[in-house]
Amino acid sequence: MSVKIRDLAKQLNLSVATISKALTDSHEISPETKQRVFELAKKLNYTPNPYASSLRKRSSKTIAVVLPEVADSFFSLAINGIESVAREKGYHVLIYLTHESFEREKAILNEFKSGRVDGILISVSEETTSSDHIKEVSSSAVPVVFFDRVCEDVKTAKVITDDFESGYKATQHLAEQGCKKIIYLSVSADLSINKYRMEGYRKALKDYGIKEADTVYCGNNLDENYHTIKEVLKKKKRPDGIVASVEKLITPIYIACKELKLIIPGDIKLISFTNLQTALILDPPLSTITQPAFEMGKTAATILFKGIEKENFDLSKERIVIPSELAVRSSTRN
Amino acid sequence: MSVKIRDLAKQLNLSVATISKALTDSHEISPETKQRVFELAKKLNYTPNPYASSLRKRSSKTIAVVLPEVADSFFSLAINGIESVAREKGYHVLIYLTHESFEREKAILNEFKSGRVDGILISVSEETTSSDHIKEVSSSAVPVVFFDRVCEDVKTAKVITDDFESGYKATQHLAEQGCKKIIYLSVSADLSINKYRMEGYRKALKDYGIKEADTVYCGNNLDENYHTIKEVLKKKKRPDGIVASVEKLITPIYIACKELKLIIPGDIKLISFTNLQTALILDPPLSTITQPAFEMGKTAATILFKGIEKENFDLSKERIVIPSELAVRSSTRN
DNA sequence: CTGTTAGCGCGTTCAA
DNA sequence: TTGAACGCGCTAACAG
Repeated sequence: MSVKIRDLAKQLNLSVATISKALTDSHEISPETKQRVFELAKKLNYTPNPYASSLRKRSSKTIAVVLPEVADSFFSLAINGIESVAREKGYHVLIYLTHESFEREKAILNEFKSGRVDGILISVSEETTSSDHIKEVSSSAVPVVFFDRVCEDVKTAKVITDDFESGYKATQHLAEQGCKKIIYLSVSADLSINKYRMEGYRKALKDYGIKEADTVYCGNNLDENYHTIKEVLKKKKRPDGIVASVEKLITPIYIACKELKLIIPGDIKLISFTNLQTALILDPPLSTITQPAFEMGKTAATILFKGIEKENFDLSKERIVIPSELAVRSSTRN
Repeated sequence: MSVKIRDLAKQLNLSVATISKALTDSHEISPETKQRVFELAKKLNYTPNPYASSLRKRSSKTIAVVLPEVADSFFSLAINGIESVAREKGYHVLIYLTHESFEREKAILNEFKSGRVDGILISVSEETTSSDHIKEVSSSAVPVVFFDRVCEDVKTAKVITDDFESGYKATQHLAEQGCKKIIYLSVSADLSINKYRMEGYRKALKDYGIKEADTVYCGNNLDENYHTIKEVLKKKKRPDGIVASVEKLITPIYIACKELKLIIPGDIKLISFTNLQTALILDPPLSTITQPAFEMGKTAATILFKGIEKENFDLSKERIVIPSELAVRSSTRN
C-alpha cells in the first residue's frame, strides 16, 4: 500500500492529528514542524487517500458531467471547457453518457444521491420528457446546472445559447437570399433548444411572409437520415432552403443533394448549427450558427462551483444566455 | 443526509452487519430477510455511500481516462467506447485532459498513487518524452493500458492501430496516382503513432522509388498551421502529394490550397488520417485513413478491466493492433 | 502548539 | 442465520 499519515507520524514522532493539520497548513502548527512534515511528505511521495478524506469531510471534490454523447463537436469542446475550470479549482470530473436514452439518464442520476459527487452538470437526452429524476437529486442538496439542453421546470441554473434568436437569424439569412420554401430539420421535438430554435424559425417565416414551411424529424442514424432527407428533397414542391438544427444532419444533407444533383446554393440554400472546423472548408460552402461551446462549458462549470462552494448562493436565479454567431459563407463557384 | 445502512437496520430490527450482507446477496442470510431488506432498500431508495465502501474495500470501481484533448474525432469516439464498457461493468469514468502538456500529464498521473482509481487508460501527450511518471504508478499496483499514443518502454498493455501499415498505405495511394514529391505533415516527432506512420511513409517512398520527400511539423494552432503549410506550398519545387498524419491539419491544408489556387487533386493529391464524418462530403474529396476509434476504446477498456479484475492477468503480454481502413474518394469534377 | 479521542459509512472477522 | 466489534485513512472536537 501507499504511504499514509500514520507513517509520517511515526517517522517524525508526532501524532496523526498534527500531521493532518500540518498538511492542510493549519495556523495552529509551528512553522518548523510544518516544514518537517512537508519535507517528509514530499520525500515519501505521500498522497492522501481521497476516499477517506471524502468520507470524513462529506465532500468529494468531484463533479459529474452528464451528456448525451461526445460525437458532436459542441460537446467535445464543452468538455474541454469544463475540465479546464475543474482542474483549476481542484475538482475531478466524472463523465457519463446517456446515449440519448431516458432510462439510462435516470439510472445515472440515481447514483448521485449517495454523495458521489458535489455537483452535476447536465445536458439532457433527446428522450427526456419528465424531469422528476433531476428534481429528486437537485432537492437532495446536490447542486445541478443545466447546460445547453435544459428542463425549464427545474428551478436551478441554466447556461444556454440564444436559441430563439439563432433560429430566427438562420431563417432570416435564407429568407433574405430569396428562399420561398424553407424547411426545418430537427431531431427531437422535446428538446428545449429545439423548441426555441423552431420558434425563432417560425417567427422569421412570419416576418418574411413565407407560407411554405415544413418540419422534418430525423434520427440518430446517418443512413436513415439520408433517406429521410432524400425523400423530402424528391417531392414535387421541393424546398429551396434548409435550416439544419443539429450538426449531424450536415453529412446526410450533402449526400442527398449530391445524389439528387441538387446544387447548393443554386437549387437549395443551407444553414446549419455546428461548431465543426471543417465547416470552413466545405464546398459548396456552408453558412453556420456557431455556439461558443468552450465558453459555455467554462461558464456552466464556474457557476456550478459557486453553487457548491458559496453557502447561500441561489442557483435558481442564474440563467445565462450566451450569444451564438452567424457565419455566412458564400460560394466561390456560383 | 441520505439513507444509510443504519436506517435500514433500525426499521427492520436487524443489525447493520445483517443488512450489509443481505445487500451483497451473501449466502449466510436467509431468503426471507434478504427479501425484506431489498424491499425496504428500494422503498427508501437506499444507495450505498461509495466512498465508505471504497475505503473499506480498497477498490473504487473507478477508472481514469487520460487524454490530450477531445477536440479530435478520434478521442470523441473513443470516449464513447470506453464509457459504454465501463458502464456495463459498473465502473465510473474520471476524465483528465493534458492539453498536450507534459507537466500537466505528470501532475495528473501523480494523483493516481493514492488509490483514487483502479486502473488507467492513457494516450500520452505530444510533449511526453520520458515515461517515468507512468512507470511509477504502473509499478504501484494500478494497472495501466496505453491506447493509440503509447510509450514503448513501459511494460504494459497497448491498444494501437497498424500505424506503420497505414502510413505505408497512405503514401502508396499517392504514389500510385503518380505523385513524385510527397510530403508528410506531422505534429510531433516524439509521438509513437507518428514514428510508425512516418516509417511506413519512408518505406513506401523507397519502394516506389520516390526521392523527393519532406517532413513538415505543425503545431496546435489553426492559423499558424495554415501559414506553415502555405509556405511549403509556395516553394518552387512544390509537393504534389500530402500525407496529413492528423485530423486537425485538414482545415489549414484546404484553406492554404484555396488561397494559393491549387487544385486538389489536380495540382496536389491529399490523404489524411481522420474519423470525421464530414470527410465524406468534402469537395474536393478527401481520401482518408480511418481508425476504428470506438472499437479501440472498447478494446482498451475491456483489457483494462481484465487487468483489474483477474488476479494474475499479465497486462505486459497484451499488444493489440487494430487495422485502420483506407477510404479512397475520387473527384466527381476532375 | 500538540495529542487524545471519536467518528464518517461500510464490510469483515468471530462469536453466539 | 444473525450480531457485536473492529478498522479502512482521515479530520474535527476538545484537552492539555
